[in-house]
Amino acid sequence: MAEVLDIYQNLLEHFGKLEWWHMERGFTPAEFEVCVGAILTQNTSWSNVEEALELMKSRKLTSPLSIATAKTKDMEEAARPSGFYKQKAERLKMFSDFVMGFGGFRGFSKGVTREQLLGLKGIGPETADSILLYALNMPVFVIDAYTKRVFKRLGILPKGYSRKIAGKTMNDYYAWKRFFESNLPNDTNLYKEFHALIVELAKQHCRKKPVCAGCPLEKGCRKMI
DNA sequence: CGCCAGGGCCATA
DNA sequence: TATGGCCATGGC
Repeated sequence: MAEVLDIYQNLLEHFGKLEWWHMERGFTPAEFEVCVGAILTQNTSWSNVEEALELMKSRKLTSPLSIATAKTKDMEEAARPSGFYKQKAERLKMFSDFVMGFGGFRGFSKGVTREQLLGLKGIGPETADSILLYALNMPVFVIDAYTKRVFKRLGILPKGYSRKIAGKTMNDYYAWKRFFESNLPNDTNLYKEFHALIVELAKQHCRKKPVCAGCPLEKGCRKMI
């Protein structure tokens, strides 16, 4: 219980608050932009996503209605810098149409369930949880490739939910999710920061080494690791 | 030049 | 259930 929280506090002390989701580009509402970003960033660097978001803004593709009714070609051109642009254009349009089914983003945010999000093509567990956490402020922990990589290297694995197959340890999304949610206080803001801090740490370090030699956390990191 | 990025879908066994 | 191929642009 204490160990995972200690790592969060170390990271927070080192990097400070990151507050990813505070960036705004003129989407309406701002929370909708978070959803769009969550879809655009699938297996894609954030700098590429930013280019796509700017294009969308300049083309007035900044609301559920405008995206749902946009021409596929226009949406594809705007999404292009983020890669996988045909899929993502389709996913953004389907998601926006789904939001409009609630009468708009307000209704969507009040009524949508995790199961409904997962039912949409192109919305998997991580994207769904990112939307729930960062756009709808619900206390769900987001698991991504970085999270698993960093904590595996820390030697911290979800007990009872990991197994070895062909010499490789396989861990599924929900085992990790439950692990974090059961070892952390049920705090939406903490979940938001923690996930961002993990990504920040992973991007700067731990890339190809078994442990974080040279990690900016220095003593703290080595202690925790 | 190769590798990888804040995944997810689909066919296959 | 789980593995491999695929989607695609841009940075290093």
